[in-house]
Amino acid sequence: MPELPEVETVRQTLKLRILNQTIEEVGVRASRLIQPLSAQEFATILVGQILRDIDRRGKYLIFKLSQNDLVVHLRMEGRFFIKPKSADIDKHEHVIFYFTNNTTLRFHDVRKFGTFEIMPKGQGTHAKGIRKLGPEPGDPSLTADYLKAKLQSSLRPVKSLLLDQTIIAGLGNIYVDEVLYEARIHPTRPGKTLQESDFDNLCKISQRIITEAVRLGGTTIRSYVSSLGVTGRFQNQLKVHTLVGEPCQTCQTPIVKIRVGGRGTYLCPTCQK
DNA sequence: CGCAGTACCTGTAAGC
DNA sequence: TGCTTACAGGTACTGC
Repeated sequence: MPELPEVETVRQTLKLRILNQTIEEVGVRASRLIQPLSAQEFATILVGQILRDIDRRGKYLIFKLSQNDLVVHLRMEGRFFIKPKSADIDKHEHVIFYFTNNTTLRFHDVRKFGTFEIMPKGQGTHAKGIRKLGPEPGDPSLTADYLKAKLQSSLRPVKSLLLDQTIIAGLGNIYVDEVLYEARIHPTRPGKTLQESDFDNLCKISQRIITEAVRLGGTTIRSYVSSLGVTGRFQNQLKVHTLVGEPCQTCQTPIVKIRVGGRGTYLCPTCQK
């Protein structure tokens, strides 16, 4: 489920519910999510710690504990649920934090792609995946000049470049399609074919779309089970993603679906050149 | 170094 | 109805 707006929504929702809770026990039912630590090592470090805050960088959540930073990535399908301790454990709930107030935080992930990494206190932003992230939409350092420097010599499709988290952090498959539609840029165009005005547009449009998506609680598609904080409303704002065959809102041309860099990609073949 | 392809894992929907 | 295949909101690794 998670691109920046969905992860931000999860962060905000969790903060309202579990801040200042003390971890009494940790259950790990799929150790691949926490490797290279063992379940025992992972639990031993975390038990007794208090959740003081939750930060976010790109698509990563950083749980600020009393003695450590716990860095979590939801990958494709990771979700958090808060349930009473007595609730049955779902087969896809792979990591469970038991708090002293009889509630639990449960990480649910059908595909087991999610990751948990324990870092020294205050060092969450130095975790492996995080330290290489580029600026997020809206970050003052994400300027037209910055994008130009990163994209103008590349032969890669602009969609792949915008999905590259080391260039821009936070965009994923849905929002990149939406940004390129608004910018009227064809996703397969090599970075080096973009013009001055394209770089400027991509900065402004990515900021606008991400801000609006955060405001609406993110996008919920294909998720019939509503999960904590991620039953968003931005799906109603989508212009191309998932809308194959629907008329383009600008020119009525049917939206088409192609594959770019292995990812399903939606666009208007008339508006996007 | 840059890049394309593959791997990771499971469930669902579409195609035969 | 079954079986097979393609695909899913992401990233890391391999090998050219």
